[in-house]
Amino acid sequence: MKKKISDSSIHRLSLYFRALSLFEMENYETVSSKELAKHEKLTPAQIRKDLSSFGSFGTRGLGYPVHELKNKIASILGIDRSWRVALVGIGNIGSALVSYKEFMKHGFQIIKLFDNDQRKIGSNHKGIIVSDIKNIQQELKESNIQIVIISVPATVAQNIVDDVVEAGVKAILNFAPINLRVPDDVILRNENMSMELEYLSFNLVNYSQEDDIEEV
Amino acid sequence: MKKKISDSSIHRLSLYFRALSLFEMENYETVSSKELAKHEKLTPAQIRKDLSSFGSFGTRGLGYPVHELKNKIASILGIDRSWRVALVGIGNIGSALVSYKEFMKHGFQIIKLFDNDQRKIGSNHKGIIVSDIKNIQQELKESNIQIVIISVPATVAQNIVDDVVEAGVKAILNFAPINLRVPDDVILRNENMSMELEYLSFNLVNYSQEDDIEEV
DNA sequence: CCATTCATGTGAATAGCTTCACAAGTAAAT
DNA sequence: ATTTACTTGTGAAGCTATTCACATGAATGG
Repeated sequence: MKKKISDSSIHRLSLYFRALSLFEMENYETVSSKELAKHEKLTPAQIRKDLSSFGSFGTRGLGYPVHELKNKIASILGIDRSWRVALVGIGNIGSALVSYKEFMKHGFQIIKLFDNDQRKIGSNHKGIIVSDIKNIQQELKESNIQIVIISVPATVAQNIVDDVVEAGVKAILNFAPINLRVPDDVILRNENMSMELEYLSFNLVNYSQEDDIEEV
Repeated sequence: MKKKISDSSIHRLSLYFRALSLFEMENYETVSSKELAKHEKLTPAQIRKDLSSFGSFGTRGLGYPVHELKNKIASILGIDRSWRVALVGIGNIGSALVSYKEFMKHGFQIIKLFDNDQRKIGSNHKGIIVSDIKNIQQELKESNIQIVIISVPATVAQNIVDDVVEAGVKAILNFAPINLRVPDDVILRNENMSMELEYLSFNLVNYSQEDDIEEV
C-alpha cells in the first residue's frame, strides 16, 4: 500500500524543485537540508521527512546532490514530461495564462483553447486557434487532453466541467470562484486569487502592530 | 490574549462568505452548518468550530442567519471596507489582475499601477495611468497604499519588495515564482499558479486508477 | 589513523487540526 | 403542555503533521 503524501508535502516538493533549480544555476554540487530550509523558510527536519518518504537521496555529512535530486523531484511531481493542457475561457485571466511562461517551463503545454464568444472563436492566441466550446468533448478527446484549466465565469463553470469530465479528463484546475462537483476519480484544484488577498486583509485587521499593545 | 486563528481556518472563512452570498441571493433566511458543509464539501463540525472562535452567531435548532453571518464574516475578514491596492508589473498576469472583478467585489481597489517599461509608463489601464517604478516609494506613500500586488519577473521581485517595505506597506501578494524576504511585521503571501498544476501532475502520475490495481 | 565536523534518516515526542458526541436550546406540531 | 425534530457550541478524543533528538555514516585535517 502506497503511503499517502499530504497536500502540503506535495506543495513543498514544488518549492524544493524551484530552489534546486536555482542552486543548480549557481553551480552547487550538493545542498544540505539546512541550506534548503533557509532558502525556503522551512525547517531542515521537514525537508528531510518530506524527501525520505520517496527514498534516500542524500549523503550523510554532505547533503543532497543538487542536479540528481532536482531530477528525482521532477520525476516524482511528474514534471519531467510534457502534459497536454486545454484552457477554457479566453477572458482576462485565460488570456494571461496562455502566455504564462512558468506553465511551459514545467511541462504544461496549453495546446487547445475554448470559448463560447463568436468574436473569439477562430481567433489566434499564441499560435492556437480558439475552438467553439460546443465541440469541447470531441476536441478534448481528439487532442488527448490530460489537464483542463477553467477560467470562465462562475455561472457557467459547472456545465463546462461536466462536459470535461464526460470527455474523460481526470485533472482540472479551476479559476472560477465556485465549488465545482466532480466524480471521485477526477482531481479538482481551485485557484482562488481573492482568497489570498482576503488572508492579507484579515491579518491587517486582526493582527496589525497597533492591536498587539492592547493584548493581555 | 487573542486566540491564534489557523491559516486554513481563515481560508475557509472566505469560502463561507462566498457560500453565504449565494444563499443570500437565493433568499435563504437561515442556513445550517450541515447545509453549508454540503455546499463547500466540508464537515458541519468544522464550520461550527471555525465560526465559534469568533463568537456565537447561530441559533440552536435553526441554524445561522444568512445575511447577518455574511456581514459578520465580511467584518472578520476585513472585506467590509475598501482597501487601497497597488499593482507592480503590467505584464500578462498584471494586466489580467487589473481587470479582475473578484478583487473589486471584495473591496480590493487597485488604484496605482507601476512598471519599468517606458512603453507602458504613462499608458492607461482601466482608467489608471501607469507610473514609473522609480517613483514607487513616494507614490505609494502619497496614495496611502495598504496592499501591493507583485507581478514582475522573479529576478527583479526582491528589489521591488524592498522598496515597497521601505515605503511602509505591510501586506504583499506575490505572483513571482520566488521566495521573497520581508521583515516580520510585513505579511507576505505567495500565489503560485504552477504549484496547483504540479499538484495535479503529481496525482495523475502517482494515484491514477491504473496504479490502484497494483497496490498490495 | 584518529578525532572532529557535518548532515542524513527516522523513531519518538510534540503540537496542531479535525471530528466526535452530547448537553442545551429552539421551533413546530399535536 | 408535551413530544418530536433540529441544530448549535464545545470539551474530549482522534488523527495528522511537524519538530526533536540521536544513532549512523561520510569527509576532512592533522
